[in-house]
Amino acid sequence: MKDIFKDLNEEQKKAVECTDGPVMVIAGAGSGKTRVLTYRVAHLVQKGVEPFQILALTFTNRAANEMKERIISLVENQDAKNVWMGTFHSVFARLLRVDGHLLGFPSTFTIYDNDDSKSLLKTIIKELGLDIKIYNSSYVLHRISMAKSNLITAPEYLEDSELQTYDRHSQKPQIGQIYSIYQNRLFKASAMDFDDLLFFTNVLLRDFPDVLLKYQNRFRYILVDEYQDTNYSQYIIVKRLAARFENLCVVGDDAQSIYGFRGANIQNIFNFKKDYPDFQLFKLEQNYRSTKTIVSAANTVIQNNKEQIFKEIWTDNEEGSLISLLKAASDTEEGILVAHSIFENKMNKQLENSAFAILYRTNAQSRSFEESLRKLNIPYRIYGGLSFYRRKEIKDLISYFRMVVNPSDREALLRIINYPARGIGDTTMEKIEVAAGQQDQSLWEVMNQLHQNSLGINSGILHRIDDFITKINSFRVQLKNRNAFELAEHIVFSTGILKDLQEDQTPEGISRAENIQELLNAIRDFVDSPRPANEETGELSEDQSPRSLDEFLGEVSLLTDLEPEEEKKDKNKVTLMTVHSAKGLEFPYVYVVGLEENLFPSYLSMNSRAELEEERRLFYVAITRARQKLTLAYAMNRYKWGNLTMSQPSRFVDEIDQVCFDLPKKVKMNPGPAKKLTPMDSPEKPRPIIDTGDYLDISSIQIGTMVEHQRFGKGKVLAVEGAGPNKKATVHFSEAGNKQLLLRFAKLRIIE
DNA sequence: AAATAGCGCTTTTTT
DNA sequence: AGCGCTATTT
Repeated sequence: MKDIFKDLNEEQKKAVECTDGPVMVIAGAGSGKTRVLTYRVAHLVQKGVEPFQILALTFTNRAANEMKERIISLVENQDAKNVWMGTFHSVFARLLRVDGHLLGFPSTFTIYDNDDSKSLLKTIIKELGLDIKIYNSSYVLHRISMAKSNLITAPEYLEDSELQTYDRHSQKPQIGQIYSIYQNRLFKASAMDFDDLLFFTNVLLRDFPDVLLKYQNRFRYILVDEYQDTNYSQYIIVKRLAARFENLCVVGDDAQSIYGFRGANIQNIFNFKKDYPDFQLFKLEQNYRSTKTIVSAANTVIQNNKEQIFKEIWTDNEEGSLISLLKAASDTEEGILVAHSIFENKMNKQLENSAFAILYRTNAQSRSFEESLRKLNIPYRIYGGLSFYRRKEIKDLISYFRMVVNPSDREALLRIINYPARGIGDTTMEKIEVAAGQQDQSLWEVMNQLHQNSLGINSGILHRIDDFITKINSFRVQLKNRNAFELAEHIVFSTGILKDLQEDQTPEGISRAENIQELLNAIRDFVDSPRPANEETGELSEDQSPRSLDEFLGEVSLLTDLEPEEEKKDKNKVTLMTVHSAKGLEFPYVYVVGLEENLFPSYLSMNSRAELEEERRLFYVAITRARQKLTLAYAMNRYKWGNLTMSQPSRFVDEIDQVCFDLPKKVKMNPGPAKKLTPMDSPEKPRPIIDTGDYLDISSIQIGTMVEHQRFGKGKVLAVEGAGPNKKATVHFSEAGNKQLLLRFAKLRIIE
């Protein structure tokens, strides 16, 4: 057996050894927090605790994967992979798939992401006749999310005078009603949003004592990472699960709490003392990551916050180089200064690109750095922005998968009912929506009953709806006899999604087709990988059947990112990301940029001390990412929403002790003239309108007529339907494929 | 039905 | 500036 204690300092060792009873570890930045967590799990396994009796909850999938890998390499025991490790959401989604039927949810329930939630909210808001601009769907979702995170149901929301007063005050008194309808619709669609996963776990554990007991007995040892970022709902889940054995270890750092804006509650750290008076507290105060200069700068900054648990971070590391401050005239120049600095350091010190990170407050800031890095031929990778699974083409394909698994899924249905275009438009779907609302049924159910009640939809469209239903049902049949990859590939081809994307030969279009391919690759990997441990026993699955599409969907709906094959090969790139996404990471050279008042700290966080302190913690997180060298940058002028605005250096820069800084050398650099239009770029000439007057006489069209369209070129009429001004034709164009055209508008020419 | 032109709004983000 | 949604055009 490996002696795991030799890698730990005294305090870390104590935190690892103290396995029984409630434990809180307050771990400063760079103090080996992850190390303690992983070694603690390893120690438990070495002591003989069954891996499936250990539950380790993290905040991100990345953290979970990282920890899992480390533990497996640490414990020379393959059973270690049976430790229940994952995000709150993924672990409890799994639990709800097993026991959610007690609450009326099928095991195949769909998980709605924020886009799905917002689109559902939007229809509800419209149905209520409310102004979509006043009832902004993001805002409404945020309010509902806050309520759910605090375990407030819709009826409770409607009765809570404080919430009602608040909503009336902000001119949105109907949020409670929206919440109520929203919840109803989710249930009808057999769907849960992200907050529901935690909310309904709480309901399950509260109302079904035998279920609670089952999981209390299973999870004898519970560990929670990033405890400062948990919300009330998560706190209660943990409290319930740990109530029987109280072998609970939470690890966190109040100084790194940066998710208050979405409901994280630092109070959970203080509540710990009340809930478990006999708890053991360990403080990790030695920083192993950064130089003395960086640690001392971070300490002086965070001292400006009033609300914090006292601790003193120190380090044995060398003094290190001083902090540089780059003052730029403009955002463009800021990009140039940073890129040149990276180039210089890279050359002088022979460093890898991956040694550098540029951290900013908002995603929109990345552009000037991208441009300058590109000019110097320095490869970089931007994190954040739209993640893989939120891209349109991916969501479209996954919506087909979702329909196969759960046809009640309203949002999935609406996405794909007319994609690729099959001539079922908004008007038709509105009729179906109205009927569904009246009959309290899902859209799918209404569509399946159109033979009895056509809702005034004409026969051509009814036929196409039938085709759609038949298609989805044929996929459903194959769920059990084809593996996930085979079925997914079949769906991609038989729906014509790939064909549709391949018609678009713009760079964006090509990249979309590649993304579909990338998703198929991921599904192939999924099929080739073994099943996880059995939910009930924790033992490895004996089920040797191929992994199916519903299994894939169950795993994928909580993932945000997929690393494309090429990224896996070439990791030697400069990292560009927001400070938020940099939490938990470290880099030898870190550039924290855009340090201006109203940007960092953000103008939206200037109203209260609490918000400003969160910004300061964010800055604290930013500077403590650096191992060796920290560089700060700001611009005197910056383009904000299209116009140039002057700015002042951030107060956070002043909060760092002057002695930590490099001599402020004045760097002069010409950012170069902005790109001007050259005579060659003169605006495109307006296209002459071709009007031969020889357009199609609507009455003369019939199946087989050859026609020409201004944009689509030559084509053959396949079908005609409707009458008078609403007459429509389906035309097959040799270049553009099948199109439905309203003849009143489409300027077709007969080309017999 | 499908394409396009114009209007308005802009944090942070993971699940 | 840049994206998403609505209104308008074809």
